[in-house]
Amino acid sequence: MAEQQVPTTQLSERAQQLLKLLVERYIDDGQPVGSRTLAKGTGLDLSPATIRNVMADLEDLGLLRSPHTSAGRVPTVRGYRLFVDALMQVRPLEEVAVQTLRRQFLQAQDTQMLVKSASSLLSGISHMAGVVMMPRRESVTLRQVEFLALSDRRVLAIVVVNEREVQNRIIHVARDHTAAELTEAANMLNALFAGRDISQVRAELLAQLQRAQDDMSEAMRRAVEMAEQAFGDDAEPGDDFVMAGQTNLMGFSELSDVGRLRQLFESFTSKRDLLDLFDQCMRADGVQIFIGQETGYDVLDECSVVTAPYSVDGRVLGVLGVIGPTRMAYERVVPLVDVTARLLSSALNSRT
Amino acid sequence: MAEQQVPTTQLSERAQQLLKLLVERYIDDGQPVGSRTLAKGTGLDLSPATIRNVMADLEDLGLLRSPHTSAGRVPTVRGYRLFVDALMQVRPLEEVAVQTLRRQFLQAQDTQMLVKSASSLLSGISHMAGVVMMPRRESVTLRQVEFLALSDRRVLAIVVVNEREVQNRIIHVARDHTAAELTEAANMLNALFAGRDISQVRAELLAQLQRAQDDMSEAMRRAVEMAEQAFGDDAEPGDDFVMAGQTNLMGFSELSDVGRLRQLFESFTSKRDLLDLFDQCMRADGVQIFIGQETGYDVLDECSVVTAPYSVDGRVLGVLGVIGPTRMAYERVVPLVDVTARLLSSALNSRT
DNA sequence: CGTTGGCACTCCGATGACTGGAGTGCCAAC
DNA sequence: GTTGGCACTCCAGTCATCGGAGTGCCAACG
Repeated sequence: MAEQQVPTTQLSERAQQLLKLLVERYIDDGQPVGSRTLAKGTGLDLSPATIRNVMADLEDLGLLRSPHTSAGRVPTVRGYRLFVDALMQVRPLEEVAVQTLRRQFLQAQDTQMLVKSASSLLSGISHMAGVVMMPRRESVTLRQVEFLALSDRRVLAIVVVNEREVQNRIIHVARDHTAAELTEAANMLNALFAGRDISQVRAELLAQLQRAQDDMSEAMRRAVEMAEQAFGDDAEPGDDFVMAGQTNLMGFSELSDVGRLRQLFESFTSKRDLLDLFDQCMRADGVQIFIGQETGYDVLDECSVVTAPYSVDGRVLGVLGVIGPTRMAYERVVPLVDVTARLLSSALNSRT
Repeated sequence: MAEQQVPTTQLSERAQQLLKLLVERYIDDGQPVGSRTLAKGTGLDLSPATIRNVMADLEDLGLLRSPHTSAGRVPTVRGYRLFVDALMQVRPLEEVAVQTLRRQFLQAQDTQMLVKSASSLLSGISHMAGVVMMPRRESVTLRQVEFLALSDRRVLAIVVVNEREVQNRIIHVARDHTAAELTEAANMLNALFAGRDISQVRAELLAQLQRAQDDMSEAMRRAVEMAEQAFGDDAEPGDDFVMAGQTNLMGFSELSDVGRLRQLFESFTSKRDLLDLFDQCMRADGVQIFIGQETGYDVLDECSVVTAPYSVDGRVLGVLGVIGPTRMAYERVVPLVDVTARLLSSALNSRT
């Protein structure tokens, strides 16, 4: 892992160009590339023999390898790495794709839909799998709370936060309350807490509860108790990212082994590995590429992940990306992920 | 399809018993069953030659077939059909599984969780894929509506229906309203419509809108207009069933072809075919089995689907089931699906 | 010194022959 | 009706063969 990097300066101009050509070629048709093939595809007028010498050098540097003695060469992880870092020239996303993205994002009604659109667009345009993390809401501002009596000592709590998000949960109370009592409790809480951050609210509630309960009114105590439940931890684990186009991955020959495929899909359903990986990307800004084992997760062997964070007001709220075989068209995926992240950011921005 | 059925009466006692043994054997280890193997496994003391004669008869009747000349025999769809209809003896679900089901259903907080539990339990216990349709809500009773002002001429409408379900949507209004105006509108609507069926409400709203608008107050007109949007069609297509354990299907050798697997998974994401199939099962009561092509959907070739409807107060609300390879242990899956449907029914019942 | 043609070598993958095993179908005998 | 026997079929695995593709190395050339 910690082997020395291969700076471009170590490589002759020609070696770089040949590596670039080889990677592009291999990405195109998935066959190991031989010296003859490469000799033809390049503008440089070189004989296969010369090319072979260069390729041998590149192999010594760990940028290429041959599957076996008499096959062509394929890029190693380091080869891909050098390619995406220094050689690849991204080509801008087709205008039509940009338009599609814009259009779909405009149509989305709420965050949920926006995220779904984003992931299915990522997968649709790239023909691979698209993933979008649900936006983290670091500041959750309480707007309003309402209580509604259900039967059996249960109360429906409706909590409105952040302009337009509604959470509702059922809480249990010691005895049935009248509608008036519930309204009163809600009014008290709204007066006290509306407009404030939910984590503050929680802290304050805890403090209230620990204080001697005698010096507050019956109604107040009731309200606090209900609020305690209503504002409880709202982490929704297992619903942390949205994925689309997994089935696209079944089309790739490098994933034709059903066992491997199964592991991959299981890691998608468990969501854990991917979330870990994506969390790491929150810090980096701009597109990030993980090639093969660079991801650090065995199940993602032979796969690459291209990610970009999206943000509102400069604060990163989440990460989106594309998952596909290592042999993917990076120069097209990178701008796709980049643009999608930007558009998603601005779509989230525009809605206050 | 419309060939004559094979009533059990056409078959000798012995032929039936042999068919049963063969199917069981084949389900067990997936290898075509030969006459010798079958001769040993049965209590009947018969020579392989005799068995061969019977098997030839069964093949003539279209209940068995040989993959090739010198392999054993495997059941055809009709063979399976006869097996599940007349020969199979279901063995009751293990008590431990029943307990697990009970426990999980008790823990579930809301319908959504209940359905998720059900599908993942189905898949977990059967080691195949579990599917549960979201319960149809035929009577949607309006309980309460609230409006909350957002910026930019948008209003958040919170609609509480059926005791504990909350829908919220954003509606657009001609001009910004004060909180008081919104509360007034909500109060009016609640007074008029609370406790009534949502489809009635919709119809009435339409009538109100078409009536000459002069004879109602400004406030009333506003309320009606907002309600019209708030109570709009609430079909949530694409979210109609919950599935778990798809990856289990990748373990079966009959689905080892990636292409087929892909089609299958794509039909899961599109949800259409399965929904069609499940809709058909709403009418039948009790467990229903579709074997191979009986499903009528090509993608489900080599697969069987075992379903059962679940209901509340005698009204069928949905269907659940298990999807797996044709070669599945029907005598264990059938009771599993049966019991799960019953337990889900009663779980839904118990929560008013 | 870099570049090139030539040549021996390696390895894969497809093809075909062969073989053992499993199972059938049929027939004659009980 | 049941059974043993026997010829036959077919699959699946093994092995040898062979052409193609590509390499590595070397000697020659500018």
